[in-house]
Amino acid sequence: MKSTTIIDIAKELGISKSTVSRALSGDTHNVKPETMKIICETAKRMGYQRNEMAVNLRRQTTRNIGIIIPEVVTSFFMNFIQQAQKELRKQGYRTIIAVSNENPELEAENLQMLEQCRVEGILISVCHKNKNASLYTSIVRHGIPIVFFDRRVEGIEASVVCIDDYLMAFFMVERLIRSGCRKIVHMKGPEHISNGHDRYRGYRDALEKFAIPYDKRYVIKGGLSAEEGGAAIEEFLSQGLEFDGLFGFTETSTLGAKSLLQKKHYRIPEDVSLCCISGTTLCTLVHPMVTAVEQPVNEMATLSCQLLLSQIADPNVARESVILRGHIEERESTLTKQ
Amino acid sequence: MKSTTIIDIAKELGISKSTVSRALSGDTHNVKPETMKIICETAKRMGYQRNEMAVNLRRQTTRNIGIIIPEVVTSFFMNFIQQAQKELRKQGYRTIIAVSNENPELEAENLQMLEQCRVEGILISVCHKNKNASLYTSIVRHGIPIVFFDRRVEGIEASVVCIDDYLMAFFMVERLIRSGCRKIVHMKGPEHISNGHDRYRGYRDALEKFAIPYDKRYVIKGGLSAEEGGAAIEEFLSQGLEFDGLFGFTETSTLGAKSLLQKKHYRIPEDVSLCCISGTTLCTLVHPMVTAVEQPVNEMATLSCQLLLSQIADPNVARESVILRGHIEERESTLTKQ
DNA sequence: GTGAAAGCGCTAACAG
DNA sequence: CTGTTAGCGCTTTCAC
Repeated sequence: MKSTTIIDIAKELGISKSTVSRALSGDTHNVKPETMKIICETAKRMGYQRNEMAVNLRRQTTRNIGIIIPEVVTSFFMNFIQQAQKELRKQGYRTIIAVSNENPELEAENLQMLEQCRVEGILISVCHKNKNASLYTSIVRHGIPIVFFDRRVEGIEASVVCIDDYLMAFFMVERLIRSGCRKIVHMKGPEHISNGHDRYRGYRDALEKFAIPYDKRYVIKGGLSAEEGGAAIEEFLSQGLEFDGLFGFTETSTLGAKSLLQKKHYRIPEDVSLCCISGTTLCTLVHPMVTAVEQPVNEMATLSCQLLLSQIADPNVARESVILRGHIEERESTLTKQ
Repeated sequence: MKSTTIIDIAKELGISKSTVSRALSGDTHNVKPETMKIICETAKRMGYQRNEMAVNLRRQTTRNIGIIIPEVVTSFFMNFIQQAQKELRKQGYRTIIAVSNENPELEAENLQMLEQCRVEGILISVCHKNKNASLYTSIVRHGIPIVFFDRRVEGIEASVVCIDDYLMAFFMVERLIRSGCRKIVHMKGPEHISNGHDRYRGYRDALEKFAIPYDKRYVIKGGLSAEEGGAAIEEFLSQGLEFDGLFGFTETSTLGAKSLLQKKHYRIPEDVSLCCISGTTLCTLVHPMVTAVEQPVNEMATLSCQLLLSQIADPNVARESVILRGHIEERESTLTKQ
């Protein structure tokens, strides 16, 4: 039952454990090739698996990376995790995943847990633009690098990888306008999530670009969940305002709104056009009437990991802010032609 | 930067590190209350965080649990992970998550990776009924307990927690029949996933119960993805057969089928009724026209963790097979009245 | 090139 | 109740 150690191998071959250790960690410079060979062979034969814990204890590292995501409803974050894990495992890192459930207190708890697990770095998509800002700073000060992804925070000296939400929003709204919509509702995201504001700006600028007057009654709070989205559009309808298009904040809330509209016998492609920014192909597949652009989740994950690892390797490396453009081809939008 | 250890505390107080260790691990029986108190206080004051790696090395454990899920599209598995993580963390375990992507080879790779991470137990929802069976057995033989959840495997001496797919399927199809459907298509799941067969049996028995003749042309392969679901129903339609109801295998493939039908101008509640078994409330919220029963994912996760932990604590504990009944109330179905 | 020895932080006998 | 001691498995000086 007990697994074989370098001592077992050393005994088996009648040599010292130091040599075995050197050979097994690929130190070609200090081990004779033939010794090397025989050690590797017996190691394989005896089914040796090196004990990471002993290595980590000795080296004073954990090889743990923490990932905090805000929710698990959308597959965007799951895809991010999958890709990030793949990337990190390649470099010999384990991942500890935690979910904040859009709740800053839970997020703080998770961060403390990760610090206690002695993670060497953290990837986080925050649930609030500034509520835990001082905690982030304190962690970074403790020498644990953080990379923020998808959602930005204010005033932290850390790397950030996100998507050009402004451009994507502009593009989606532009598409609605070009397809004939003139009275477009925007179910705005919360101000405490960076993307909420960016997408709102995209909405406003697209309207302006096409000389459609902005009417603040058409901007409603859509929340994050399907329930909230449905409730939001229901309240809007109760005001008796006309509308022919809707640009939601999250995929989930947009689908919630769609569901409610259908219940009220709206036909989606004819009475009203819907769009949102989606983290998944599922949305467009399953809801062809809801237009969506896909977020480049894999690039985001890969890049976030790279930035984090480079910071772990060299704490003094420069912080970077990367804005991924997503899958919008430039010619598709007039925004870049301005 | 270097974190405080029990030795630092011992020196600070001029006592031995053993006493500190005992006190900090809550050994009230062997430490004088006042010593205890002062140790805990200085520990807190000095910001002591115990080094799990050293503990694990000493105790010869890792406190790692591996979880393997087949996919990340449905939120069912994400919810499972979230709940399981919560449960396991309470007991001081970390989780390592891997995704097999419905691919047995990838699953095997993941299992090996987990074994190398020296996990103390594995929770797995397999992607194939028997392809990796010998690997599962070998892992169990190595002393690493496995609990299978949601999808059963054949011939492994291990605990299993799953849902009564047969009953749920029976219930859903019965509901279609009672609402007037007579020609019900079943998009059957793959034979290599246990639930596929169970749900198919539920479909058949429900038809029989209501004396509706079984027509094998109405049972089609629906696959797992939205694309496959759409393609499957499209092929069915090309045969020119009439139908008024559909019972899908996965939520995703059912939604794919729904989407295709809508594209072909079917009105879902009137022309045809759809249903499936869903792992999430999202489905029913967002697609009110698709009836679905919800799987008890939290109970499943909690129970799976309990079974796993009890096996870790005592390797000789009896294996259990639990079938959760889900949220169907008995009086809702005639099945149990037979 | 290789070996001997120290030690990472902690726990668990064993003595007292 | 507390201290001493011996490691867990590994890396890494420092000798030879």
